[in-house]
Amino acid sequence: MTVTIKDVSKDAAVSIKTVSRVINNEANVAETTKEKVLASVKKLGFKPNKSAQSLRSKKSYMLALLYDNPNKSYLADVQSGIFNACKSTGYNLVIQECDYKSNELKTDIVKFVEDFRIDGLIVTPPLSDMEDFLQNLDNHEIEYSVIAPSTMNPESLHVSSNDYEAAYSLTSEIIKHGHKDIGFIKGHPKHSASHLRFNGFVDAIKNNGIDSNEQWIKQGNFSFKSGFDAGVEIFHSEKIPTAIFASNDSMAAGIMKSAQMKGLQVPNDLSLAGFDDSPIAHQIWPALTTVKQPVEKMAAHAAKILIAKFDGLAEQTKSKEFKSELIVRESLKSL
Amino acid sequence: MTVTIKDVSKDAAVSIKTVSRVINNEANVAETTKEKVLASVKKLGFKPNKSAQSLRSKKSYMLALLYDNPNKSYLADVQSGIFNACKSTGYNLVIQECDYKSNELKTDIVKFVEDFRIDGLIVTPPLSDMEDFLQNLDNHEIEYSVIAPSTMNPESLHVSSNDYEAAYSLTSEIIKHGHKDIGFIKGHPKHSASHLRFNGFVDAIKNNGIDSNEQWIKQGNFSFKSGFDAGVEIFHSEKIPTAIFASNDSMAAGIMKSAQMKGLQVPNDLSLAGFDDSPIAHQIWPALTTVKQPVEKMAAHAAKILIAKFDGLAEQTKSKEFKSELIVRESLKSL
DNA sequence: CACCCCATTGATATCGTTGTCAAAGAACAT
DNA sequence: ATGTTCTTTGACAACGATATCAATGGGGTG
Repeated sequence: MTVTIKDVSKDAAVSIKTVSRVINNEANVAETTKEKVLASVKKLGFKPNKSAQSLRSKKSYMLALLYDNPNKSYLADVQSGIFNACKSTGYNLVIQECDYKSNELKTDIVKFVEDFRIDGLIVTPPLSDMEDFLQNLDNHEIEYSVIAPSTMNPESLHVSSNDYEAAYSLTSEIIKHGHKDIGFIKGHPKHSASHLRFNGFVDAIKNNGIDSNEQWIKQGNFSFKSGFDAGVEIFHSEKIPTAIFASNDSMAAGIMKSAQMKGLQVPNDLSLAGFDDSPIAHQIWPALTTVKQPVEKMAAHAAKILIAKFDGLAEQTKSKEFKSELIVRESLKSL
Repeated sequence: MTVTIKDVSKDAAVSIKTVSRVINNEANVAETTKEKVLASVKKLGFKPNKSAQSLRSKKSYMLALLYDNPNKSYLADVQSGIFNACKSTGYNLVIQECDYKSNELKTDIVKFVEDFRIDGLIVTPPLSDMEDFLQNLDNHEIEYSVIAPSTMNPESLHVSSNDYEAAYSLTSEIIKHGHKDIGFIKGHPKHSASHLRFNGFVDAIKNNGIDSNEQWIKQGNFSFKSGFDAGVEIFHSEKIPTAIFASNDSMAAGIMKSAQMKGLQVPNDLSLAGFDDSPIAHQIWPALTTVKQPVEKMAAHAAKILIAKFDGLAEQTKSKEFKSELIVRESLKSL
């Protein structure tokens, strides 16, 4: 029933090897032959059998996404990007949830890759920030592409975003609105993005001649609750800031809750900014001023460069930094 | 390097076919032989090569998840459930985004299944509610398992939740809090869950001798904006309800925004309830009273019964209804 | 013209499983 | 003892691609 390479070879009156050459874009096939074969492929609706290709070529055509991140919206975006990138290439994606704190993580993942014959990994934060983990992959000659790593090893494939600049410009925006008393909630300390965003904030207020108040700088972990707790603490201070910049939207939402419980109105009594533009950012009121990263595009690119490497097209697609977009909404008000 | 069935057959001193029989749990293998083979499998760490199995047996060991649902949290939960169910069975999952409004959907999906040699589909709302779509799958002898279908065809595999009962009991809970003026926001009309929830609501207020006010019953589509718009309309009425039950959390959040913009305090001036227990439900303030469905478990079960059918174990795992859980939070207050 | 080289093509082996079918032996009935 | 049936086992083909390596032929060189 299904069309095989044999049928195509008969129809095009060439050997199966030649058909194979054409569909794999190998060199040294005469232009006329190539056209003849492609015509037959189209005419018969031939699709190479993945299992047979995989068996013979010892590639699984499977990528795996490693993640340990409770943010479902982020995960969904990453997946969506990878799937889109895979669609045209014939690769598939498996999702592997990890525990970055586990001692066996390194060996578990190596075993996973070997058991399932995974061709390559796409590694997301915070795993992307664990250098010994990545080093271990190198040692086992496992291919991978990293999303938002802490150190940009020029050897390894990665995509990054301009967290520092985005945090800098968001902070500048807050300052432009007349704020001088600005709080900051740090993200999860194991995520490099946390430090980049904090550094962007610190540099922006410094360069604008503003003093930072240690009391208004709290450690969070990207969770709603950590934002809420930080808010409670801050609002206990004698003097409270006129604006707070939280390292992500969930924490900003947490702050908003603690503010509202304290009777503070956002943005009249307190301006607020988040990061990520997750769904919550516009589903709360007032909607959050935030930064939108092109997560889907980044993930797609991470997949593309990995696949390009398998296909020996490494030169075409390289590691890349993506630009984020500032989104100003009602939660930020001029003083 | 890798261990093959041949290595095992040598080690166990039997033919490769016998090893194959053992790893596939076929009948008519002597108990002693079986043990011998299993010992060798374990000793050598043999894992059957999926590509070879797939090539020879003409199964792809791939399931596909069909969805057309903007709710990322729902999608993430469904996926997570399916992945967990697949993990132990050797099946893999591909995700396929669909457009339920497309005219070519039916043929596109059949083509997709054939091109990728997908073994079976897991169909989510609203696709699960399109009977002609499912009928078309039947016609093409494509296997599938349906999550929350509108009509429970006893022939086909499905998992469902008790939307009607849950909506009934949530409404009863609102009434118990002393509310008599209750609004309702309907969900997307193409989702059967919308009607089930609405019917549960209607029956609950009827059985409690409460009149419904048509002005407070609005059509939404599960989106934040549709909830917001419905809220704006309702709050334009001469008399406004003391409580509103929205068919999902996003719309409830939309209502909350419109209420707050109107100067109405939740829950003092207005009680609010949602449905789904999505992340937003507890990330806004006040947190939403809602209903939590065991989405992940449902999806896992949908995958399990599908795989069981492939393996001829259809009797073991059957279609099933799951119970939802009422979660009462601050957005609901006694009058 | 003879030679070599390189681009192009094909015959056949091979990947690691499962399917087919037949053989061997045990168990049972006659 | 013989025939019949059933259980258990194995030899070998087959799945549909890619890899190897040799054959072919056109073009350039001396």
